[in-house]
Amino acid sequence: MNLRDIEYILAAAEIGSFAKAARVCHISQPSLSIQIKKVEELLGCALFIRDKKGVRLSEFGETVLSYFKEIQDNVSKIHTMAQKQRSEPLPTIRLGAIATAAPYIFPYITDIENLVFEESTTVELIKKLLDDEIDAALLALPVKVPLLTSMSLYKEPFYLVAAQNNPYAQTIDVETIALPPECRFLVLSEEHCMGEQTMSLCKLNRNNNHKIFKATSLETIRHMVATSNDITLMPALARRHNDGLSYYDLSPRYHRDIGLVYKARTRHTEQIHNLHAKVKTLDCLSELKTN
Amino acid sequence: MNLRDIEYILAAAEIGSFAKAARVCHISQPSLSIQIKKVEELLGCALFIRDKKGVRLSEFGETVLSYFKEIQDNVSKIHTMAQKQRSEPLPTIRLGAIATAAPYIFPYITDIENLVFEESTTVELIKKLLDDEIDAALLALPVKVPLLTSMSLYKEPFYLVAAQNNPYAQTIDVETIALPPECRFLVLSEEHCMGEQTMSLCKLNRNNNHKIFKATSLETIRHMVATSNDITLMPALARRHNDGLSYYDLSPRYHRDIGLVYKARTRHTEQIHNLHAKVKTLDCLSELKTN
DNA sequence: ATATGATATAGGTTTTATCTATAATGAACT
DNA sequence: AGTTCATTATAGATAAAACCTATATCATAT
Repeated sequence: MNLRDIEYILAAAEIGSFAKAARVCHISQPSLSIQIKKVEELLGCALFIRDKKGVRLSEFGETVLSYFKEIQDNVSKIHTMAQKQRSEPLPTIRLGAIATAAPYIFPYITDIENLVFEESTTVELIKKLLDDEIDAALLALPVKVPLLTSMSLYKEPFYLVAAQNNPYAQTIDVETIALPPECRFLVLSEEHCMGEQTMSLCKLNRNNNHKIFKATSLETIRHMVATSNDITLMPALARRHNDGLSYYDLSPRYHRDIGLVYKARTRHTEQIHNLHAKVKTLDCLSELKTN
Repeated sequence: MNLRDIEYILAAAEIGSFAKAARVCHISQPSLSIQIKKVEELLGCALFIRDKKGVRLSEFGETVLSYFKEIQDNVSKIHTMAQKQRSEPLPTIRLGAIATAAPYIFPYITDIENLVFEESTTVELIKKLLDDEIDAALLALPVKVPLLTSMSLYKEPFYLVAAQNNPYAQTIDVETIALPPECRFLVLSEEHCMGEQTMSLCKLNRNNNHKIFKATSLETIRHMVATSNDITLMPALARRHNDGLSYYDLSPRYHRDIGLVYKARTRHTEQIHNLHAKVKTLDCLSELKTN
């Protein structure tokens, strides 16, 4: 039985004529007659009493009419809700990201409607998530904060980066990252998680004695590395081709997991899931897939 | 949108998997997926959020789920009512008829289920209708009795009937029905409406002086006419072919209207209408159609 | 008689639903 | 890391349903 059949039945019941009801329903009279007959055969009971001068509901038809009406009511309710949903503009999603991820992701998702961007530090972003000042954030996982949920996006290798003409580059052991004294280890300031991670990595490798220079932007560091014998660590997405720098892949030993973090009970779950799916399938991440 | 689609949606919503829901609905997974997608396209809103490990309702899907459920509830109510209706045996219809109609109609409708017959006089039948001892009756119209309704069935010509070898037959004027004294006018006793009608016809034609013989059965009269010089009046359906009698058609001047009479507010309207339609299309009445 | 308006039927066409086979992806398990 | 098993999506072909036009039948009104 089709919902359209119910329209036919209700029209015929109200009008008392198959021919006129067919006109109202914009179909031919035989079509309407046949469809109604099929419903009657399905039910095994006649809904209408046919007469050469018209039709009227049978006793059974009278008793089930209200059910048909209620079905139609619910159908129109569904359509009304759908229309409302369609016409309602998507709420704006405020997406934050750490500085070492934002420039490599944001440019590729500017086509998503009602999405605004914000770049900040992990600490700040988590605070804003909790204060409902942003709806989601691209952060390095894990983020173990009550009320916050995360979905992993990609596993990003770290590269050791040096100028191609850096004479010490070939001597660096990528396991220990033991640097000759002529090299400084340029890292981001510690408010950036990337800087923090790098610092802990240095400590882990007992490179405390390295000369360390703290910058606030990967791009600054990139330029400094290119024009010196200094080295740095960069996430994979920061890699440029033909930029005079050498990249040594430290993965899988050294990497970070970037994920989408959001408040568990947000009203925007659906949009955030869409965003997650969208980011996850970005071309620029095709090499960094995680399960 | 098909009602089956709603089953698909509800199954998928409950189970959380298109593949499993398809199995439950006895269709293939692609069919279910496509049907649901079509509903979503129709509504312009996604009902489900697809995931590689299954599906779940979208926010919109959640809000309209109850409407879909209510539709399905009403559908099953309709089916329940239909089943009840089907399994309920048709109530018995008690059909009466006057003696001059019963033998020509009853034999052709014995195939109707739950129909019982009764032959009596007009007065008796009307009394039984009013007392709910019968549900409908074949009577000569008009029947103007409060509470009773009638539907015409056929217009039945009267024939003047004489033996083929009756020497006076050719001399009878069918307008005046003036009989030679050698002929008697055989009529049914007056409790039969046919007898009554015939008697009034005689009076109308000032044939009071005719010799009149009252019988209680048309068949008795038929035989008496065949073996005498007497004549009689018969309704068209009583005519036999090759029975040695001559029939002179008195219509349209003399005829009777037979109809189906029943109590206006009976519970059996539908069955009585069916009966009416059935009788009206009997082959033996094909020459006697009325509008 | 004739025309009008009603439902039913028949035959052919178009639209819709369905199936099978396959792709693409993620999760779980060696 | 590869394999298997689960999932949904897609494509092409087939089956089923809906629909239309033309026509039949009947009742009614002119």
